[in-house]
Order: sequence, then C-alpha cells, then structure tokens
Amino acid sequence: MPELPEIEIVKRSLFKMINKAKIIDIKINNKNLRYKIPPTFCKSLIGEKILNISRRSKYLIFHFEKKILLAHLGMSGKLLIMRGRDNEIFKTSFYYDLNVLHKHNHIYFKLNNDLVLVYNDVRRFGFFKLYNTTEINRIKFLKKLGLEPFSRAFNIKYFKTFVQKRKKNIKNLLMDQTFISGLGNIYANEALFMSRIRPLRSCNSLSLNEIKNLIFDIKKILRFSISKGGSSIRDFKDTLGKSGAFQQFFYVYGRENKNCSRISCKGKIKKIQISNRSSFYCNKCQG
DNA sequence: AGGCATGTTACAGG
DNA sequence: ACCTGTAACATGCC
Repeated sequence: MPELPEIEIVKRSLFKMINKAKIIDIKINNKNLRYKIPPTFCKSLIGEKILNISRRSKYLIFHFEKKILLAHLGMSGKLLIMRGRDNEIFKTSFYYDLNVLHKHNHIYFKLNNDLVLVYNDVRRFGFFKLYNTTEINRIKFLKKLGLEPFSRAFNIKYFKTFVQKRKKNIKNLLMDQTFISGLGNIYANEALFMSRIRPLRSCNSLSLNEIKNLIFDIKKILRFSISKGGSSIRDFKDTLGKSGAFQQFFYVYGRENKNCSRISCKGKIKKIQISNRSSFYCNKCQG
C-alpha cells in the first residue's frame, strides 16, 4: 500500500489512535523484511513513548524522545490496530488474532492503551529502521527525496528548472522520487490524464500551461484520494482494516480498452509499458 | 502456466 | 554526470 494518499491515511489514523502511547512489548514473527530487523530492535523500543507520527513522501516516521523509527510499507505492507482481547498474543507463544490477516503478520507492538499495532506485509518489501533523533537530517532514504507535492516550493519555477536539461518522459519524471516524492504508478497516470498529457511526452517539451495544469492536477488528485480514504486496488487497508474508495474514481488506471472518462471525448484508454510499469492514457484527449 | 502487481535498489551499458 | 532498461526482492491472484 503505497503512494502518498494511502500513507497519509495510515498516518492520520495512527495519530488518532496511538499517538502518545507507550510501547510496552514487541513480538517479532519474521525479521526478514526488506532489511533485516536487528536483534537490538525490541530492546531499543520497549518503554518508549510515541511523541509524534509524521509522514515524508511514502515514509512514516514515529518520533520518540531520543529515537525515531522510519517505516516504509513497500508494495503490500499494512499497519493495523488490534483492540482488547487480541492482546492475548502476548500471553501465549501460539498466537492468533481475530483480524482476517494472520499469515503475514510480522511484527506486533503492544501499547499501554490496550491496543496492538500490527505490521502485516505479504511481500515483505517494507522495512523499519531505527535512528537517533540527531541523525534525522542524515537519513539516506529521506535525504534524496525531492519536494513534497503539497509544498509551496513545488511550483512552476522548480518544475521548469528541473526539467530544463532532461528529456526523460513525463510519466517517469512524475515517478522520480528525487523530483517529486510521493507519486507512484497510479497517481502519475491519473494526474497526466487530468492534464491531458500523453505519458511518453518528453518532460522538457511541456508548455508553460501544461506544467501549470499538471502541478495543479497532481495536488488535486492527491487531495481527492485522501478525502476518499486512499485507493485499495488489491489490498490497501487503513489501520482498522478498512478499504479506501478512491479506486472507484480512477480515470485511467486499470481501464484498458474502456471508453475515456470524459463523456464528450470518444477516445479509448490504451495500456502501454513504460519502464516496465503499466501506463494508461486516452488516445484522443491526451495529446 | 505465465504474467502481473500501489515500490525501491543495484547494476550494466549508452 | 545523466539516462535507460533489467533483474531482484516474495507472494498471491487471475
């Protein structure tokens, strides 16, 4: 569960439910995530109080007094909250839970408010990494990230300057996390449709107007998705296991051979591969 | 059976 | 230095 809106949804619900809670126990079921969980992990975190939870791009950051926990959910990672008697997993070595998920629950964080934060990840592309707070500006994953789409600095001037001496296609540019951080395959496709830009267009061929529209539409589509709880095309869930609804509003993603969503346009949605990722566009209105 | 999947990284080559 | 494509990671679904 991946792109910016989904991470933002998770962040908000985590903030509501477990901000200021203290970690009182941790059970690791499988330490082989994208990066192996080190043996010191539990000891470092037990007894720590969550002072804040923030998001940068597709990363979540849990802030503690002297440490921060960086989390990335990869393609299929989920953070789920279990309540009440589910806590029994901590009383017996044979754990179970009442949540539908079971097989791929890899980490349980028991909190002092009767809740348990569960990390579930079918593919295990996600990861957790611990840092000292003082290291926050040196975290390599964050250092290389480009601007947040909602930031003021993500504007026409920034766009033009970045694009000036490059000619990669615009879709790959939107997915380039060093340019703008937070878009993935779905929202890159959707934003380009909104702005009527063909995904293979060279990024330095965009007119000033197209750039302006694209910046506007990126912000708009992300905001709209967040307002719908994110998209659940396969298995995105919020922390209570609820799906998002934004997938009902996809203009192009996954709509191969369907009619263009613009009623007045008689075009068809085409699917092509761009750098091995499925890309969708209307053959008529995305000139 | 084979292709595909919301992400990122490492590597090879131009 | 920049860019591209490919494979890899692990698992499940169609």
